[in-house]
Amino acid sequence: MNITETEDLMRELGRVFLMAHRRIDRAMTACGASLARTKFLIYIARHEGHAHAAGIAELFDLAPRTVTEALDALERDGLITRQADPNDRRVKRLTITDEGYRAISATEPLRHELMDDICRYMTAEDKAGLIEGLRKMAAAME
Amino acid sequence: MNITETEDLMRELGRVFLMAHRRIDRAMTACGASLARTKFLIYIARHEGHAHAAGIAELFDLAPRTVTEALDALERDGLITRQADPNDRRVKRLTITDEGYRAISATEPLRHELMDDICRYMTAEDKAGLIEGLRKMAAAME
DNA sequence: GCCATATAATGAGGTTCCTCATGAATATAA
DNA sequence: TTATATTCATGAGGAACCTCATTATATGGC
Repeated sequence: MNITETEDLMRELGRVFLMAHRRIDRAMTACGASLARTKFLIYIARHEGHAHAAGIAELFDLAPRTVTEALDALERDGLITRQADPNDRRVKRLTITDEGYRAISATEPLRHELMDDICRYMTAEDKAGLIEGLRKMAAAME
Repeated sequence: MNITETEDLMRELGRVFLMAHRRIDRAMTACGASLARTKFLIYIARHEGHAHAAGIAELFDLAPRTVTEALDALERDGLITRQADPNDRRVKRLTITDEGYRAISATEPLRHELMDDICRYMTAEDKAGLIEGLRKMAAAME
């Protein structure tokens, strides 16, 4: 029935996402920076000099409070620094440290390797089909 | 290129899962019991009389500690009770209370409604294809 | 029967997310 | 120009996950 299929799909979606996320996150954490931290670092590196918390919250669809907290941890561990923005005294500018760059370069290749491994049984058409299906689900939620 | 497609797929998978999960979880929480709590309750209801923490950890692939903590919260809120098992004094038997049943019946229909809504643009073939693709990913991780 | 090993639950402590409330600074409108 | 609204970051507190260590109990090999 339709109901069962929907339920199977949702269950499978959760199961696969969680498996993949845990696998990648564990390996990366053991190697310098978790998935969550790495995505922040990459953003800050790309926006060199004018990255700020609100932009991260917006892009990754996170609550502002979540971002503040994650940045606290990154700053504590010496991967980023925060400075006051002279143009707008509400915002704090984020910059990545050498240690932060090291964390990115240590974990980036690993991340791709693991993603490729997870997708190793899939053809290009499989992937394209999957992406299309996922986009239909996303469309229903926007 | 292949690399980009893999990366797109993984990104889309995470985005869609998180969107769906948050949407369903928020609605259910507002209505009596979160997604995480409901799945525990359903398990306990189905295994009436001989549900225990290790079984939950096994089925949902969670760390035992996570289960203990979730059960603490369910017990605190009066949705379940824990009793010593006379046959094996290591285990605690779980039973669901009337309040627990109420939480399930309040949130179950809502959950299905939301899942159907999220899948509303997808045909049965779309869903089957998606499930198949997800299973290929799961297979690569087992 | 006794001991090594396995299993059940939990203590301690950490991460990544959330909501709701607050303080400070800026932008807008009357 | 003063009042109002918006935006930025964060305090307070909580949920759902994790690892590693610990205690109590069972169990299988000798």
